[in-house]
Amino acid sequence: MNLSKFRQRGPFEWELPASGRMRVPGVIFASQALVEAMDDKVGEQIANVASLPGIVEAAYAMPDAHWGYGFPIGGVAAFDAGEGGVVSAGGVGFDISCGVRSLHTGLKLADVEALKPRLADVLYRRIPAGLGSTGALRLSAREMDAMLLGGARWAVEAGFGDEADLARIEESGRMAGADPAAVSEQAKKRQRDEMGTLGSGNHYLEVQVVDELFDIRAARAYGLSEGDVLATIHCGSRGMGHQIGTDYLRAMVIAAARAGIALPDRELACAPLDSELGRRYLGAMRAAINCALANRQILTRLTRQAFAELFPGIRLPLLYDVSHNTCKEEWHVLGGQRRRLFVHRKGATRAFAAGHAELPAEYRQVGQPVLIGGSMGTASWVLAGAAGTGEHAFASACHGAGRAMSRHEALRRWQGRSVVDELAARGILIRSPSLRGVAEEAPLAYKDVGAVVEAAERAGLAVRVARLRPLVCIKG
DNA sequence: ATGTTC
Repeated sequence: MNLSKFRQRGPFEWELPASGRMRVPGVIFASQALVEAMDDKVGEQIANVASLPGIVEAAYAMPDAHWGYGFPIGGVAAFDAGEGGVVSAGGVGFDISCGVRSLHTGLKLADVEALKPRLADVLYRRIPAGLGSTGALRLSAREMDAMLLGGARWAVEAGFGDEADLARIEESGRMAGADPAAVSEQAKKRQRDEMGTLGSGNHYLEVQVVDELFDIRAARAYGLSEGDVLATIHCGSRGMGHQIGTDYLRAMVIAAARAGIALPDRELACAPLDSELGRRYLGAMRAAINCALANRQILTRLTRQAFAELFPGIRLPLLYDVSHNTCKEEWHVLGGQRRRLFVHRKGATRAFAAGHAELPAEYRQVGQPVLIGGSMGTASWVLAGAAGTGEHAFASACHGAGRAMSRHEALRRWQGRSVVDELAARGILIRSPSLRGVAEEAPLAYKDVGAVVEAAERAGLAVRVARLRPLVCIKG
């Protein structure tokens, strides 16, 4: 990134002052090395987002940011409905409510080390993975609507988990305001057979060990000790989210023109929050959030069954479940005023600071668990919402390592087979239906996740709690 | 991310 137009606010904060059509500045939270390595398109995209009607404070990019559809991935932007604010399908992304859920296994490294190959095989057999994969469930129209309204709560009531799971999920497992009638028949049809499936791309199920603790107090609150084994699921709303994104993007291109919104980029298509289309999109997007929460709940059940094959009687309670592709209505204080905002987080994790009323009581003293999925074969991280430093970017943090190159470039550089073999030699077992997918997800196709989370911490977005090392990865 | 181009 050419930084000549940027002003450095602090060692980990870079401001692109408002100019031209920008209504607010753009701000990137990153180290100098990370921001210099970012594509110039990230700067162009935050400038474009900053020009949208009703945006407040700034258009933000997290340290893992990279070029995306309209909005950068790793982007955060909040809008005020009372000031003509908009909602944008491209600001949420196509994989609506893609997110990360971590489960405690109660096992230690020594318990699983010798069983790793069997664990990998059992998980791979039970977890449907890959493009177009289908699950054991076939939802009727009535069940589909109940799922879209109920999210993980619907899944728990259908036998896919325990009541206790719900307290460890954002929104207590059920996003309010979902409108199944705003979801097209096509979107429902695509999802009918896909509940309880991992999908493809960067989605995975990983068995991990807590390698090192960085914040003992928060680790204790989260129930983490060195040597603990976790199971982590990274996936989203499958075909449904993608179809909703496609449907509404098309409608928003027309609606934006009709509302007289000049779009700097067609991919920023949006609708006023205070409009019929804006309300319908929010209803459909919230239904897709519930779809993703239900999907991760069903995958949790499959994961528990797989572990129980090797460890009879085992329980896998939730650590937490975060969604990192959403638009959520939240209250934030701006210039001393409490305001109701619609916060788009696209490849960005909500990161409530300590004391937030929506956090489970046992986490309230240390802040929200922020689950960071690393790239395949590299570390993942648990962070805590910005305790002590105050919230930034509407209480948001990074979501992963962030791609450092395109899938195309990764395919040119690596072969899936050798990536699998090299990771196996390091004790990391990969199981995937797609060697091509594995090549696209090669560890070096991503930024250094350690540098990303360090920048997130030093920018004040979140605090590092624990680093996790992968043992087994079921790759979609 | 994605029935990888209705």
